[in-house]
Amino acid sequence: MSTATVSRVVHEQSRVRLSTRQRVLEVIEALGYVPNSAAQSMARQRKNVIGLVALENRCPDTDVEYEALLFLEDVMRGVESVLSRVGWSLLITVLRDLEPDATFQRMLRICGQVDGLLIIEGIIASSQLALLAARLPIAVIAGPADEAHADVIAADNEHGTRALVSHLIEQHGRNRLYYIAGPPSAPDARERRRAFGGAMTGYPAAVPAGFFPGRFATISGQQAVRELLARPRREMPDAIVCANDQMAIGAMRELQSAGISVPGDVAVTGFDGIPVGAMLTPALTTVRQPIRQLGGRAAVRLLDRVANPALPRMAERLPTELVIRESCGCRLSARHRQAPTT
Amino acid sequence: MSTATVSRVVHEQSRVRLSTRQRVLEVIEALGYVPNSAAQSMARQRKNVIGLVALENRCPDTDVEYEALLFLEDVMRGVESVLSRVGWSLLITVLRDLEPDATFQRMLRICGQVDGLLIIEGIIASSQLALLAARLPIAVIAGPADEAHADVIAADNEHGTRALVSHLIEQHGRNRLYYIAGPPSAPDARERRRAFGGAMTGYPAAVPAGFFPGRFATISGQQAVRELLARPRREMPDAIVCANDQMAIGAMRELQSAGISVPGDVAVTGFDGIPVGAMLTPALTTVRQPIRQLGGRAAVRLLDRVANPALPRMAERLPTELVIRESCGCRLSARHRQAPTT
DNA sequence: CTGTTAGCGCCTTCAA
DNA sequence: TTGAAGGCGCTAACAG
Repeated sequence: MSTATVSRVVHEQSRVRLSTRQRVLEVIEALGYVPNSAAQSMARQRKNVIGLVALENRCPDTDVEYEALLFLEDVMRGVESVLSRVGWSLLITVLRDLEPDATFQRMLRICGQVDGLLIIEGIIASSQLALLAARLPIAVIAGPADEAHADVIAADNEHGTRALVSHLIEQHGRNRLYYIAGPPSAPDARERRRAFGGAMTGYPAAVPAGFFPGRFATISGQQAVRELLARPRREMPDAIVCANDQMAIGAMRELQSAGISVPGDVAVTGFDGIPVGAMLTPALTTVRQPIRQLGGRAAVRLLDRVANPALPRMAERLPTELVIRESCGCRLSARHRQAPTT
Repeated sequence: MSTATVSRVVHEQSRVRLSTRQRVLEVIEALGYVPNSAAQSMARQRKNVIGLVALENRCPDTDVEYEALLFLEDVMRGVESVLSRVGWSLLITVLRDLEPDATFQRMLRICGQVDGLLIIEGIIASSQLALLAARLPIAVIAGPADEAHADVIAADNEHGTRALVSHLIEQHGRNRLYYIAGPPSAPDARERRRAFGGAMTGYPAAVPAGFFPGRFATISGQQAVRELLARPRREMPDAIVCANDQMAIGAMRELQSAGISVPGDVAVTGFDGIPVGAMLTPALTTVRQPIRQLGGRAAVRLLDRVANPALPRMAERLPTELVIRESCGCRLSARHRQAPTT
């Protein structure tokens, strides 16, 4: 019995006599044979593995930050569910060292282990990305839409932010909006901030009441509010729009412990739609982005490109959704509170 | 220049003239050479990859369950940080189909791709585990301590549960304790339930007020409370101990929306120490288990065993910690509420 | 239908 | 200190 025949049986090819196939299967079972994936990869010149690279989000002044936690896992599940359908595997890397050079070396090494690379956020500079992209297909999740060297799958930050601002101004008559931004290094954060500015220009009666350079961490929200509290009372905004839910949570806590009512005195809104938002008091009004689908679509796109590297570059936007709860000033029914929108 | 020399340079071996090494490095840089990991694996007979297998936790009557989410990601980070230190990679698989046979086939295939396997919870039967363990080193995270065929790394459920029960009874004088259990398929759930029973026997004055067969999901907590509310009022317990935080959250919500005060009328406690617990009103008293360290220790142990398969089987317990907040009846200072224990 | 054969890219002896 | 050569386990092309 030749190895070629076994290979044919394993790969369900049809050109094998039924009785032969039967016999091979039996022996495989008896011996507990499992193909060596390294040898397969080598022979087929394809590893059937996709890499996912994320950033460890440590904040110097807090503990591990849980916002990044949720994002990565959800993305990962989206990716994994697509890959497992076609029998591909997922290789995870969490980058910790922030020296750009070490990071790049690390990613280079990963390139030798996978057929395609998924990158969360703009971890590396576009020029370095180009170098990697020359080697294998790459898709960036939550990256900048103008990335020239890779496919980009991102949420519609613009639309979500605008819907939120409109809601605060039109439904609740708020007109002094303060913005707590995310780190400029995150494309998402930049987009949301720009969208906030753009939305405000559509309402001459409302004025931006300043902004705080946050870092997507809970503590950023707290710091922003502390700074606000130190200013003259008349400068206090009547709404605080945050670039993500984590910071909104921090801001809300800090306001409440200073005796300021949310949303009575100040409305607070987030962005992301993390589950805990629904459990807060008041429940957080936010913009939900479809994190898992982000991962899923990115995986689909990447697989397409692995199959056909000549595909034109593409930037895909997934819709976001305004999730109105209580922290904007709306009131939820008791029924609603009981089974919160998740 | 022979490939052997290049190989020596890449692997930092010393038997290369400095000038030669220099030249090789330059060419590598210029060509952007990256070693093919499949070929390396094949030649060295080692892949330098560890697999992590987890269960997708879908509940039929809810949406995706977020409790499992957090657990997986945290474990994963613990594992990844250990692996990356030694240059190994992490292959993630999330099992979705629950037919035991398909699951086993899937795991068999993974065995061909990795040097060692990390399994979260008792996903597969011990007999099947034995088959896999004969092929490669395996460690089970949060598995049963008596698993004969693999190393087990788990939290000290016993101690944590006992501390909790003692606190409720001794500090708060509660004496009708109701238990909401996790699924018997989870070793963790079984241990916690057994520990609850054991702890109660130490307090003859306190009585178990019944239990509910939950499934670690938020909805389980809600269902348990609904059932409780349907019973005569005098049967109501004065404390509800839950096998995890998710169910405690569900229970607390349901109690509150029925107008029952927590912890005034009924105390509620959880287990896990997920971050959201600190943000609830009242903040959740719980037992924290060191999830990330669970992953880290499991990875260390697995690497050890890969290096030396003859190592004796080991069951390691990581300490849990009672986190006293408000839902047990204790009161936190305002200061404390502001910067919650995370 | 089935067997034979020639690599896939790298590492590791062994020889020079 | 370097080069040459064999082989890791599998697949694919070709021959029978």
